[in-house]
Amino acid sequence: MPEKSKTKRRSGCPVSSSLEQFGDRWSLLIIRDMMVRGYRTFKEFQESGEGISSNILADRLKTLEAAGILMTEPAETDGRRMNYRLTEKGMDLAPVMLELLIWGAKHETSGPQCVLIAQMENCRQEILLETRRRWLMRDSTPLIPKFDDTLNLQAARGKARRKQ
Amino acid sequence: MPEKSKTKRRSGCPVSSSLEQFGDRWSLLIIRDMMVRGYRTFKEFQESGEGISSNILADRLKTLEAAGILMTEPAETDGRRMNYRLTEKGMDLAPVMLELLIWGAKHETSGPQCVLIAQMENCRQEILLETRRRWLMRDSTPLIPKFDDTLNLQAARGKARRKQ
DNA sequence: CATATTACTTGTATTTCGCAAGTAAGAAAT
DNA sequence: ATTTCTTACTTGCGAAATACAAGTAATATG
Repeated sequence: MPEKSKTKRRSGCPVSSSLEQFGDRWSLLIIRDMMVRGYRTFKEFQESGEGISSNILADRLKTLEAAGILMTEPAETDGRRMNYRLTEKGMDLAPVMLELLIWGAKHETSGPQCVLIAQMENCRQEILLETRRRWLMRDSTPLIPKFDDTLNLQAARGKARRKQ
Repeated sequence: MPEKSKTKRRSGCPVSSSLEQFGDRWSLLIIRDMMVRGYRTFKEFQESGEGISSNILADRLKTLEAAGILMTEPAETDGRRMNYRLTEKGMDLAPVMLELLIWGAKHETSGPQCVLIAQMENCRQEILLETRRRWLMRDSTPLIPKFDDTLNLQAARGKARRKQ
């Protein structure tokens, strides 16, 4: 099992300490799954299409929990199931995630979604508000589904407006 | 030397493809050094206080160049020296970097700078404009110096206003 | 010309990762 | 009630990436 050695690298810079908490190849993908796809269980993360192995997934979930970015709660409907949920601190990563999404969509032409996502640049606030609303209400409808599916931003906007 | 195997993980998601390009422990720190500290040479990156080893640094610089995020130009003043410079694509990471900085400053109380950086939240556009200005003019004055030094945002704002 | 500096490369030990398989606890099916 | 399935992991091992130390080639400096 990978220990939490991590070869201390505290430079004191906020960017550096941010990256110490989620700056590996998997953490941000897990956070994306929770934030924009509404995933909550181990199995969903495993099947998210990125191909993370179960030992690494388990380790990252533990690390992110220790960092206070997510928390666990056993599902009341099913005793085996654990629900993972972002904390406030984790949700504060929404702007980072959105900018990553926008950058990726702008510089990769990997699919029709990218055009749509690029348009997100013009409604950042709206999207962030909607993301937060879903988190608060434990609404796990994906904002952006797995892939190739359609964005449901139209629905999102409707809901957000109604809420305000 | 580490080959560019990277175990292909193309999920098609823009976040995922973004992370494939700079989602390791070092790349974003190098980009930070270029973007906000004005570093341009191998040696400066090496001495940035994070403790990156030279083989990894060389590899990351090569990878980031291959990804079109930065470019190299031999310094005309000194034949040994290589200057690394962000491309447009690399500069487009400025919003990501800024959000990372804001998040880190908000959730780590690692120094007096954090208070100041947290205030950046209120002038995102201004900072992004100033960062871009410096890039365009090849002005390598650090926006945020190494650490413990003072922010020079006041100066930055002055210049930005004058420029407009 | 001797020494220093810069940008690397090379070699090796250590760490982390990916993959396959296994396990424990709870749920569902017969 | 007992077998089977599902979920969330853990274990072991080979492969890959990383850190650390040292070395090198091309300039530059004294």
